[in-house]
Amino acid sequence: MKQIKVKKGTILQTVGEVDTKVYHVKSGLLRSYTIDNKGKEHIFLFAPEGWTIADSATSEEKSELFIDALEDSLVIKVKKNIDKEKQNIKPILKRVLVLQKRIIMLMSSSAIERYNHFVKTYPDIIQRVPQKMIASYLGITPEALSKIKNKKINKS
Amino acid sequence: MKQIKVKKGTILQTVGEVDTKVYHVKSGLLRSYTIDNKGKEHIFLFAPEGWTIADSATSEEKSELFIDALEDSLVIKVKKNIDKEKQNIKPILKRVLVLQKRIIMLMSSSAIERYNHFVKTYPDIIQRVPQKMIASYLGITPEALSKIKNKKINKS
DNA sequence: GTAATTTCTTAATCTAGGTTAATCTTTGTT
DNA sequence: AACAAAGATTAACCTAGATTAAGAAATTAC
Repeated sequence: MKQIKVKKGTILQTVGEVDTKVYHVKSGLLRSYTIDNKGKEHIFLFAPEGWTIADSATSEEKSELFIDALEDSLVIKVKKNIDKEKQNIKPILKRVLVLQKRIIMLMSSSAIERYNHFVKTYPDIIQRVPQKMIASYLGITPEALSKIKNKKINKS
Repeated sequence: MKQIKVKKGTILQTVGEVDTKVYHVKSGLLRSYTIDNKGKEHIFLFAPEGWTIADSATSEEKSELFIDALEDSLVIKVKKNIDKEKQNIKPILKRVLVLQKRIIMLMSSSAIERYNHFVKTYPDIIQRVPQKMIASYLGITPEALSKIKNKKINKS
């Protein structure tokens, strides 16, 4: 468990790795993402200050996600601790809840609704990452996001 | 922690409940689902024998999911145990991994791809629930699923 | 400070999947 | 067996968002 400095653009984890770590962000911004078989990138999670980011694979399984730094960051690298040891379950359950909400969102809401929800939930992240990454997180193309934002402006 | 018998159709949990339980399925089949603001039902998870099903809300939060029985079932009702107590983390981590895969699927794959993946991953469930529930799990309409299945047959 | 690269926007066209509605099939009930 | 109710299929039409492409704006690099 050690604190490390990472420069913007540094890749901390790639797909296929085993014995992946958990990263707790002290400052800066990390993200996790996949690249599908069509070569398209899909952002799974943004992790700003105070957040924890990791692939959910157990220590023996291969990771499915890349993790990299979107800003110069200070992160604590934690070894995965699968054993019954007194691990804190609360943050894990919180993560499950976030994923649960995300799935429900993806299944039941339109792109506009998902965008509005994102803006409300993570207002700071909007300022810090390019639009195309927001689009990637929402599961739409940058072009579609551009269209949506325009409609919003004209409506109000 | 007690074993209970539930008849097909029994609702074990509704949206908005607090202090929800965890259900471990000994036999039969449960599911969790939401109803969105347009009145549409979205299946979140199927839980056949050996699976565990629950809302991810902590004991103080309101649940976001309904849980009911799709078949006569035998389930063990477990109290949620948020405290540091020696709770087994492995099944929770496994659930996180399933959710992670589901999100990646929803973002990067077409309905046909998601259907094929579902068939491969849960072949037994296909036989046990109506098509419209598979569609609901996949995030598409029953009509679209019907179309997809037809294309598959004609191709082979 | 200018070139080079990346990002954002706009517009035209295309397509997967949604909607509606009618018909057919299966399952359940008395 | 006969009816009712629930589920599945088909077809015509519609729409949200994808794709392609080209230009404008913003960042980054030298």
